[in-house]
Amino acid sequence: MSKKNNTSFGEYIRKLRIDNKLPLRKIAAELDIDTSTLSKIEKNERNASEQIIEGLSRIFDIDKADLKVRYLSDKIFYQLLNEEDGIEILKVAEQKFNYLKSKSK
Amino acid sequence: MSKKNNTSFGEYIRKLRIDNKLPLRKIAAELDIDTSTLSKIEKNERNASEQIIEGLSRIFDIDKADLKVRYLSDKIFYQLLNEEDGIEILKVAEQKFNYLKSKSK
DNA sequence: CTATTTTTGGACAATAATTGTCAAAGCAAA
DNA sequence: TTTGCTTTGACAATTATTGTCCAAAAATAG
Repeated sequence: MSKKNNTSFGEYIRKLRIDNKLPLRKIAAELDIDTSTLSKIEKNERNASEQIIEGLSRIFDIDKADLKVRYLSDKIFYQLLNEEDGIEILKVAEQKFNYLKSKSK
Repeated sequence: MSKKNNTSFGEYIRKLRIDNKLPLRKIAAELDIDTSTLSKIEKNERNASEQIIEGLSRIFDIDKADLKVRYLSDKIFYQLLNEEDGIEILKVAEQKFNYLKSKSK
């Protein structure tokens, strides 16, 4: 297993922030958003916009694409959490991508 | 390859309807929705509610769970269509489900 | 302990997205 | 053309999301 994916997006960026000993206030200011909004993002109660993901990747010097994968996979996970066939739904969606790829070649 | 997943949800139910030689009007009436709404659903321009999926599965006598998988996988597919890392996002989401399963055991 | 700082949660209006509905227009067959 | 089917755009009503502020709770420092 390569990367930890057992933490939510919010938990992940909160850990980054805590590890760097920075208060919400500072990061929020950098991102030009309200402290409470960032608090909610860290608790997965609000969406993170493209801009915010961009900003976070800059602030913590992490790959933006990776962060986005984290964010979106998390979002989709929660979206399907209460569905009976979550995993199958994901697999079928993946098939659609693969079909698309095979076509476009 | 077991099932065709190269058609969208809309295309799928439209095909069902056409094959059964039924007009939108009739199905829409059965589902208690406007004809134009059903037309849009068939063109993937409107969401299908739980009720509608339920109704469609009844009308065409197909498994409701299957239809729902079709619908939701399609939705997620479109949601990620313009993302660079669509497939990886799906895989990470899947990992989250698997992690969840391993935990709950 | 008190004082200070950080974090949280609720409230709110503003904005955006979705829904249900209707009517007009397009299309195709007879 | 007339008829029936389908598509499209429009619209208000509803619902969801956003940005913002504030006060209270929680954590931390002194």
